[in-house]
Amino acid sequence: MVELTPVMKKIILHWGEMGSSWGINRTVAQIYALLYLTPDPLTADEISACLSLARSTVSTGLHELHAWGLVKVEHVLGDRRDHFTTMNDIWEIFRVILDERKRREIDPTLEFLQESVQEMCVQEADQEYVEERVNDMLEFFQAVNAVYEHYERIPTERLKEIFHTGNKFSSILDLVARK
Amino acid sequence: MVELTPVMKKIILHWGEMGSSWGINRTVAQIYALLYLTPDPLTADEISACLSLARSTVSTGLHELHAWGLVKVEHVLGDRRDHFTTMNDIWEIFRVILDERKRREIDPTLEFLQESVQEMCVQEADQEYVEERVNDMLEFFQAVNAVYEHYERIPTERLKEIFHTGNKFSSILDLVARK
DNA sequence: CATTAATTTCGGTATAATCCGAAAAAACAG
DNA sequence: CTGTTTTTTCGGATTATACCGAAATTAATG
Repeated sequence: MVELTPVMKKIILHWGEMGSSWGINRTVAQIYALLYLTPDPLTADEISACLSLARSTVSTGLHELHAWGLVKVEHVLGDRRDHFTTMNDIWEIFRVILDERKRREIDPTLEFLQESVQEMCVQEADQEYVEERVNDMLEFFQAVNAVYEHYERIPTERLKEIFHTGNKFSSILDLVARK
Repeated sequence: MVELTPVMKKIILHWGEMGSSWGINRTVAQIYALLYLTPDPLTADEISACLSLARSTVSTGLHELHAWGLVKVEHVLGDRRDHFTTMNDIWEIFRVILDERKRREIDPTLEFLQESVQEMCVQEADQEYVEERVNDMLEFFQAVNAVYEHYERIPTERLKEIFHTGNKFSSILDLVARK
């Protein structure tokens, strides 16, 4: 049985709260936190006991995490239960979360705005002002999208390096920031 | 009375949906979208009629938007009602939203992780593994925080320039990305 | 194939968020 | 001060979401 230290408990709870504001449901986030903090793979039953969650809730949660690519299933010889682990590199984790958020929030809006602009061109019924505002929005989302696509190409290891070797990234941003 | 074109309706609805996934409630986001698309200031009653929302819901929504600094109140001579407008620069808008999200999601977590690390040093009860994971998290959030603070200092106008003048920002990121 | 273990599905309940509308409060005019 | 317009507050209804637990399904063992 897995015993949680007070710090672990606090982190799991905090992570749960944060999760909800990131669009991940509380229990899923808690399951994730537990796996993140535990070196050895856990079975669904262990998770269930540890977090006082219904067995079925854990099952659904693990399923969701799996779909996100955030957990791996492992097997132990002589044990037919599934054992779950997670990537323990937090940079990778947030890359996955960012990806998902982009897919759900940026991409559809970008598509939608493009359609809207098209539609306005055809119909002519809309005021000039609206057209301007919508074009602004489209431009903005395209910019965000472009930044994301560039960030996406930087390997995680490289990102870490950039931050650790002094403030290379910071100084580059400074350079850009200054006129 | 304000008449909504089909495109405007669609945008307001879409914006409402997006809003919820950004942690802004649907109606508040809709009110915002309406103001964004409308050149002239609107009264709460007009908004209420336009979006088929209860007058009180509009009042609360406007209050919230005001707290975020996203709407301005204007007055018309001989009319004692409040008239509401919004900044119409979408870059500024998202700066405000990002600020808020950071304040609610990054800052508390950063603080929490710092406390956790402290606590673990004192108690010694936690496993080495947990300590490592928490340190990783802290490091990551510090990095995110640093990036944000640098971005924050770049004036909006400068940001726009960077994107519009070719792909200056992109090429800088490319530079960083390459070994 | 039958039995047991493990997992998933699903309907219902609890909880929380959203929104409404009546009533109170505030602001203004005469 | 009284009556009218505008805004806000607040309790409750509605809706959506999260979670549980029983039952069904799937997988493995002998």
